[in-house]
Amino acid sequence: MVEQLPISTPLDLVFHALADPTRRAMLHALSNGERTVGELAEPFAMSLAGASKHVKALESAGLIRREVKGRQHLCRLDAARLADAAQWLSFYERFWTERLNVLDALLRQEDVQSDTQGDQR
Amino acid sequence: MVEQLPISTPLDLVFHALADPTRRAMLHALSNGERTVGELAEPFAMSLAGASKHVKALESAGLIRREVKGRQHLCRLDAARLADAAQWLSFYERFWTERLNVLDALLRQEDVQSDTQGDQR
DNA sequence: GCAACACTCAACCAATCGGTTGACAATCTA
DNA sequence: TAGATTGTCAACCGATTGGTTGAGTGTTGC
Repeated sequence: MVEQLPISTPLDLVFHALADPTRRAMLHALSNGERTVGELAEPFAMSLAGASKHVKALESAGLIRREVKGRQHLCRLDAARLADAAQWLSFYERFWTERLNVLDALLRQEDVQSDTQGDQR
Repeated sequence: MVEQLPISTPLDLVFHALADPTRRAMLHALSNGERTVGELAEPFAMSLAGASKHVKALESAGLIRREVKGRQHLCRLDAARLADAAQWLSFYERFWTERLNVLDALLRQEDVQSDTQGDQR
């Protein structure tokens, strides 16, 4: 059977948006409150139009919302899609906690061995 | 001040790898145990070489490890980088729980109002 | 030994990405 | 009203992506 994948899911857009360090930095800036497009662009060695494209990518991924206020566009974080991404990742949580548990168990076992028999290696 | 971003971080590679539904499906397959490249490729309407490229992308993002066993390449999940991505996302957790808390508070307030005064709208 | 198998690699292709510049639209302010 | 400010849009560019095919490399089993 051949798996039929959808053309482009919201999760595709979210992860793709997060794959760019400029956009991740913009999200981080927005974690401190609303910012205009100009303010979001300012830290980067990039034209305003270039930064505007990144903002648009974040917006169409649903990661930010924009409110046009006069000639300024005020952007604010919308974390719902981030929550979706986190939920997708949480499915795999058992795989890394599992590893940590194994490591923990090994360390404990070593402790017991050194307590009762000393380190024999 | 102009922000200086690194050329390509591990997080870039991880999020980029996760942005493709084929690769996410491959990871899901690997959550059920080791798979060969051929087994990973089988569900998709795609050449083996094409699927092999996806496996390579997952590998260079550090999401899977490969053990060459004769003519087969056995792949298994490596969740450490996924944990990194989850940790990056967890910074924003307060933004979605915050919203849920506000919603929760609003609902509780409505409950109290209907209890003490009836629904006045 | 040889054919089938499992897979990678290189070359190619169209589409997308991340960036630019220049023109434009809307808004604010002097 | 004129000019500065804020931002988008369209066109363009080179690099990358996701896919293909064809050839090549080991490995396995008859």
